[in-house]
Order: sequence, then structure tokens, then C-alpha cells
Amino acid sequence: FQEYEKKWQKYWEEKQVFKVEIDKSKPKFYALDMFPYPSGAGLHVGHPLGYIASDIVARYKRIKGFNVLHPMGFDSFGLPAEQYAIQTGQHPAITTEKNINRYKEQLRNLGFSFDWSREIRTSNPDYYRWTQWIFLQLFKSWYNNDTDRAEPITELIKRFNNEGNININAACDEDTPMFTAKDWKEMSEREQQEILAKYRLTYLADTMVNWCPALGTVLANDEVKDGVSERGGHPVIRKKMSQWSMRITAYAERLLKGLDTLDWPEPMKEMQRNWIGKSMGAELLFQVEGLDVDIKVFTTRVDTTFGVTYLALAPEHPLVEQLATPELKEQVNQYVETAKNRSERDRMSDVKTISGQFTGSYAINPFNNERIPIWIADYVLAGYGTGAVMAVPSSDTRDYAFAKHFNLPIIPVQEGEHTDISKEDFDPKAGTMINSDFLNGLTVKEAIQKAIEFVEKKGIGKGKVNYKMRDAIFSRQRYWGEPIPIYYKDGIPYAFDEKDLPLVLPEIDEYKPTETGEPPLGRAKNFKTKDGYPIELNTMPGWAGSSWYFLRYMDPQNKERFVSKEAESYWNEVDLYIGGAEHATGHLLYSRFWNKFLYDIGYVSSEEPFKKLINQGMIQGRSNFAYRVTGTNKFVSYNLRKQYDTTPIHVDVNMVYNDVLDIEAFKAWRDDLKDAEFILEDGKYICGSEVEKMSKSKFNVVNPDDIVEKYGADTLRLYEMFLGPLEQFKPWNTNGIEGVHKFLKKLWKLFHDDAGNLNLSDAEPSKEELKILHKTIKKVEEDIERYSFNTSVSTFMICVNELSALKCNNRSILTDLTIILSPYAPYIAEELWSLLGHGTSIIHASFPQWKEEYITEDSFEYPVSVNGKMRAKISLPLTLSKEEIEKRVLESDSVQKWLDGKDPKKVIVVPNKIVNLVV
RNA sequence: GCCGGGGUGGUGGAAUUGGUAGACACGCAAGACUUAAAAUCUUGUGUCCAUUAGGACGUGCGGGUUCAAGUCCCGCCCCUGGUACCA
Repeated sequence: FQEYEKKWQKYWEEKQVFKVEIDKSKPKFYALDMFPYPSGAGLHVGHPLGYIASDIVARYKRIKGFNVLHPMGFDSFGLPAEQYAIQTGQHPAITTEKNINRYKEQLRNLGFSFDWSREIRTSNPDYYRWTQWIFLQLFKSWYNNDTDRAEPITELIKRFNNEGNININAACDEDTPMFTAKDWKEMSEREQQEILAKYRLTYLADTMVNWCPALGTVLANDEVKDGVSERGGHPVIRKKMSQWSMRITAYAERLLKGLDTLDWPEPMKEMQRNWIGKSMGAELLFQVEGLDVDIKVFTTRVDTTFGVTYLALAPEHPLVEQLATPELKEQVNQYVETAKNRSERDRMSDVKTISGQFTGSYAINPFNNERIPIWIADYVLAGYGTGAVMAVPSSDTRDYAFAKHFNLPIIPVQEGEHTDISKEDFDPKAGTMINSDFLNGLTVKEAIQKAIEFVEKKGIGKGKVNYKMRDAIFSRQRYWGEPIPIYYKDGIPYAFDEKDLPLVLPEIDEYKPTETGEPPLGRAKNFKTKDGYPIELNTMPGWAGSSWYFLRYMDPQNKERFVSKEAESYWNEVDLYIGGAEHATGHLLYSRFWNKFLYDIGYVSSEEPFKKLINQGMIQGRSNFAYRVTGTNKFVSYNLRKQYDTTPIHVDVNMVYNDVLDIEAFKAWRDDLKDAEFILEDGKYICGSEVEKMSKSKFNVVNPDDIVEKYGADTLRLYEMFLGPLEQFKPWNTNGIEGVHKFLKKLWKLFHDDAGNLNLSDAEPSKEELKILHKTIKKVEEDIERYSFNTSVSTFMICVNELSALKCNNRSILTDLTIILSPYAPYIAEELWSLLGHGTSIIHASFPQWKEEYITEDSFEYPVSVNGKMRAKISLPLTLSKEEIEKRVLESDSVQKWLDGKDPKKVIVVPNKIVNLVV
């Protein structure tokens, strides 16, 4: 394999074998992998898993006559390169280039059929010019809820001029004021731009952001996990900053609905649904006693309004100050301060402590005019709903706990299942209403309906849909990202002219933020437009470039458009997308958003970008341990370790084979182990093992290059598929690799003599050989079509075992076999194919059709069970009717023996499957 | 807590529609070839009883439906992924 892998790599490259062009005579297939971020560590055996699967599908589809787009590229803007640059002063572009080259070399060694002529890099100006272009389109668009799509902002301005915004139903900021055409015309330029910002799909606004001091940048919600940054695990605090945002919330409903049309794993769809977090409810106004203000609350349980015993406001709520009565002002201020200073993380990790503060003010329950106290409580979140809740302790566990803690009244409004507040499983979502005047006796569902009608009729609120999802923060205070094509005139942001793109990332001498706290781009000299206006210093987040790259692959060199109409309409959407599940609420959601937007403005023809998605599972590391007897330099073998007091130490997995330690290598590993002594079992040192994440520090990283060197790329590819279902998380374990390696050798030997010369028979293939071949074709085809790669490899092994038992070396069998093999083990398949005397390296022959006539026999062996127990096997012709089968089975001696002279009460015959007798 | 996914030999896993559970591979054991080893080949390998023939048990636990359950239903246990004071 060392020899012919090299040979074919060279051949494929020289002949550009996998280069693909639009070909309308063939159906298209777009097989895409999530492109990697080129990190300094290179690929480990886990990375190629998904690429192998998509490559198998790509090759299979080619053989089936599809024109296959199977590209690869690099998500080359990112944090690690920048952090490395800050430390070393080396330009991130240099590190990135170096890493990409290493990645490409490793990918090349694995024999993927990527069309490298379509390679893209997000950090390349020819690419990010179009990322900037899309940004500008978003800036120049607003979302019209009436037509349910994005429209040009120029249309909106026209309407403002004609009628103001009174009849406009748009996705816009909550605090957008109403104005007439006259008002609009009288506004200053600045005022108009501020209004437009409330409508634009990307806009500059003061927003509460997740600020990560250690990284010196803001993070999107999906980049924060448990109050710390996903990358690096640094603490994150909430801070108000002027930031660019993407109005993804405008698309919330469509992003949710679109999920139903997708062939994605259910958990993945569920994660996006949860993230979007749609809830239906109502907004309700509570008048404050003695003040001319209303408190707006959002509730999903408007039916329980008769049970409201207090209102609770988030500490950040704007009305807090106004509501605090003079006597309580000090306590209120103190409470608000403490709550604000508590980091998000504390607030989350400490959900059991109940805290709150009475404001001294009261509100009026609009349903029954009862007077209810207004509290401030940190269990109410400023960022969700209206930042205020109506508390119904009898129907909500949190309100209940709060009311108990502060001795507030509790009014039951439901009876039935789970409504008993003294019980542990208290969580009333069912039952009938009580103590609720006109709602009494209704079910929860009916009561909600009626209560909303009541609220709307009385004008004290309205039914409302609420989403958990927030707009996406789009500014990053970093160097190594796409510059935002915006300049400022009198502090007002304006879009770049599209003709001036790309706005190229300027050179700077250091990559840190400036002393004055400006983003790194603040260091750039003359970072101004040609008219001398200052340019935005923030850059785009990591997900910008990856949100549309699948479109650029269709037409990567186009200078006029991000993708030509022709290429876009031919390749359309991604037919198969393979990648990790960790992108559920990040990349996959943003890509769907941008694609829908581009669809709205007429640049792409499918609303959803990824028709079919598969999440490959992570390949974990399998760490090995040696057991040092505490205080000595003696190591005791795994099964004897209990007899000693030991400390396990990580052992480099490359020194361990089938859990047996290579003692010499171990001694040579580190200086302090030179004189190590060993307590062996059966003459061997057995290591312990544990499954952990693959990482350098755990000495469990397996480099694909090593495997390729020892066994070849074909073996590695087959083995990764053989390891188990693609979607599953599984530890890497080299133990079984010999099995697939042996299979390839066996196949090779089938058609070669001992001297290594091709040894083929040109005789007509026997019926038996054909049967094996076509059985394999049928099964392998079915398996690939349902993406079950592990079972299809097994099918292959059975095929070779059977052919080998027949000593089959038939040329025509080999030809067909090679075609089936090529998706899995491309090198060996191409080598065999060329040995057969076929000149080309792509196997153009179509996947041979399996034939029914080869797979059937003239008889079938029926398993026969009596009272559910298998008792006999009877061979019968296939052509028999149900009745005849029944008759022949009953007559047979072996069945008579089990029936013991009795007649069966019931006979069940399933043709081609089974016969069951009930006595 | 809530929402997903899962639990099958010594191990990774197979069983596609309710129809012979354990395919395929690893490991292990025995044998052939060899002076020997490696490689290769052959045979065996769920557990228990039995010399054999054969039998009993067996897919996390307890029930149920069915002629027939790894698969369907009810109630638990455990592992795992996501998510969370989301009103």
C-alpha cells in the first residue's frame, strides 16, 4: 500500500480526477463536510471520521451516475491563531497558512476525493469580500411581517414618507415610537438613522452583552456555557455595550417551522426548537396604585390571574427606582446593587437561595381589582419576556417557594392532578379552574382561551408569542476576523459602497487591544475611507464566514457575484451534510438564518440549506495507565494492583499494544523511568485503561499518519467505519484494526499468486460466485443508502470470505467487486482496476445491479415452531402457496413428532419466513 | 427538574417490517504448516446441565399484549447528550 497509495495520490492530483463542473446531463449530488478550523495540533484519528463517511457517499454517488460536488476548505479566521499572534507577534495569516498546509497533507494521505480546485478559506479577501457583501445586504433590509420576508430598507423609507410607521408590521425593536409621515420628514438625519436602526436586519445598538474580560471580547449566547466561555472556560459578565447585532429573531418562526421539512436527527431539531424557545401566552398590564404607570408582564398562564398574589420584577427593570417608596428606597437600592454585582454564574449556580425585596408599592389585579404587593426578585430575568412576572404561587413552583419564604398569600385556582401544593410533584398543568369567577369549571386550555379573549376585550393586554432566542451579537473586539464594512459620519454608521469591497484587514504591529481599550484595529494607521471617515473597528464573529461557505463552493472563483445564478440553481442545496452535533445552536442556526435571508432577497433558490444532516459521533481517546507502587519506582501489572498501594500514571498509548506494555519503550520514555522495575502477570505487564477525551496531556492521541504508515489509508478508512455506527460516540481502540487489514490482504490474495502476480481466470463465473457478488451488491447498496457504513463493511468481509472459500479468482467477479469496493478502499480498488487493464483511475462503470435470480434459491428452509418454540426446519419449494406450505409442514415426520398425535388448534404461516403451530 | 438517545457474549457491535438473538470483527482455545517464531489456514467459542444425543436459561429490572417480543404497551433502575429560576 505504501507504494500504490503514493502512486494514486499523484495521479489524482495531476489529472485533477475529482474536479467537477456543472453538467446538466447528470443529476447532481452535493456531499459536504463541516470545514475544519486549522488548529496547530493537526488532525487526530477522530477528525476524519465524518470525512470518510461523506467520501464514501460521494464516490458511491459518482459511480451511480451523479455529478458530485464534494469540496473542502478552511474556516481560517479564529481565536487560537490570534492568541498565538499576541504572544509571539507572528502574523495570524502565517500560522494559519502553515496549519492549513499540514491539514491538507494529512487529508491527502487519507485519499479523499475532494475537488481541491474549489478550496475556500474564510480569511481570504476574495472570500470575505462576499461575507461583507452579505452583511451589507442585511444592513439594507428590514423584515416585513405582513409579507413574512425581508425587504429593501429603501421601500420602508418610501412608506415612512407616505404614511409614517403606523401601518407597518415589522420585526423591530420593542421601543420603536409611532410617527406620521410628517414627523418622519421633520426628523434630522441622525433621528432618521436611529429609527432605521430599529428596523435593519443588522443594526448597531446598546445591548447587554456577554463580556469576557480574559478574552477581551464579547461572546454570543451560544458561545457561553454555564457562565464561562466555551473556549478557554473564562468567566463571563453582563455588560452594556454598543454592538452590532443580527436580527435573527425576525426569522424565529420560520426557523422553527422549517425544521419540520428537514431530514435531520431528531435531537438536533429538538435542540434548535429549545433554543428558539417559542411559548404562547399573553401580555398583561397591571396598573400601579397611585402612579400613572403600568407594569407589563408576560405569562403563559393567563388563566391563573385570579391566583396572582404579588408581582415580581427583575432587579434591572426600568421601573424599579420609581416604584420604591421613600421608606424602602435604601433597601431596594441595596438589593438591586447586590443582585447586579452577582455574576451570571453565581446566580445560576445558586438557584436554591431565595432572595427578594418589597418595593413598598402595590398594583391592581385587572381581573378582580385586588391590591397586590410589588416585589423585586432575582429569579426574574431581565432578558426574557418583559422582565416582570405575575406571581401565582398555587400554579408555579418558583412563585410558590418565594411566597412561602416571604409569607405571601397563596390562592389555589385549580383542582385536580398535580395541583396539591403540599405534594412533591406539584406542577399543575392540568385540572379545572376554581376561585376564578368566570373561569370556574373550565379546563386549563379552555380557561387560557377565554382569559385571552377577556383581556383583549378589556384592552388590558393581548395574546402574545414569546421566543427565548435573542438577536445575535455580531461585533468582536478582535483582529483576526472580517472587518465590518461600515464607516461613521458624525457618529452615524453608514454602509460601504459595494464597489469598495473587500474592505481588507489592515496590517498592525501588535494584536492586542489598544491602551484606550479600543479593539486591535484601533492600532491600524489611516484606517479611514477615501473621504477620511473612520471605519468600524470591531470585526465579525467566527460564525460569519461559516454561515454561507456552502454556497461559495458552488462557484468559488466568481468575481462578480458570491455565486452565479447558474451554479446556484444547478447545485441548489446540500444533499448530505456531515458534522458534529456541537454546532446545533451556533453554525447550523446562523446558516439557516442567512440562507433564508438570501432566499428572501432572491439570491438562492432553496429556503433551507442542508436537506439531510448526519452528526458523526466523537472518537474519544482510550488512555492507558501503569500502576506505580506508591513511594517506589516499581510498577505492578493491572490485575495485581489491588495487592499494593498504587498511583496510576498515564502511559503513552503508542507504547501499548493490546493493553500489553512495551517495557523497553516505557523505560526509554522518561529519565525517571530508566530504572523502573515491574511486577508482571503471565510474564507481561498489563495496563489499565479508561475512555477520555483525546488530548495531548493524556498521552492518548492517535495520529492518523502513524496508522496510515503502518496499515495504509484504506485500512484506516475501513476501520473507522467498522468501529460502529457513525453517529455514536466511541473510544478509539486499535485492537480490532488487524481484522480489516486482514480482510484487504485476503481480497488481494484472492487475485494474486504467492509471487504477487495477478492471477485471474477468464472462465464464466459460476452461479454460486454470481450469487455471492449480487447478494453483496444488494446489501452494500441498501446500507450506504441508509448511511449504515459499519454493516456494509461487514457485508464485504462476508463476501470475501465466501469467495475465498470457493477459491474464486474470476476476472469478471473482480471487476464488479472493484467497483463496489472503490467507495470504501479507493486505493486498493483503483490499483486492482488498473491491474485489470482498465486505463482510467476513476471507475466510471456504474454500480452493477444485483439480480433477483441470483439471490433466490429454489427452496426455502422454513423454521417451524410449536407453541412458540423452534422445533424443526423443513425445506420447501419457494413456489408453494400458504395452504400448501401448511399441508406439507403438518405431514412431515419431524413435525408429527412434536405434535405428539394432536391436531394443532392454530397454524400460522408467514411465507418465506416461518411456520407456527399452536397445539 | 424538563427534553432527547441508549442499556444485547470476555470486547466493539449486528438483528432494516414483531418472525431462527449474538452477523462481522477482536480476543481466547485447540490444531495444521515451521527447527522455531511471525504470517497464513482450519476448527471451536452466550451461560448452565449432559460423554453424546439433547435440554434449560438468556437482550438492565418487574409486569403485560401476542402463536411469536431485543423490537410493542405499563411501571422502575442505570448510563449518556442537551437544557434550565424562560414566567
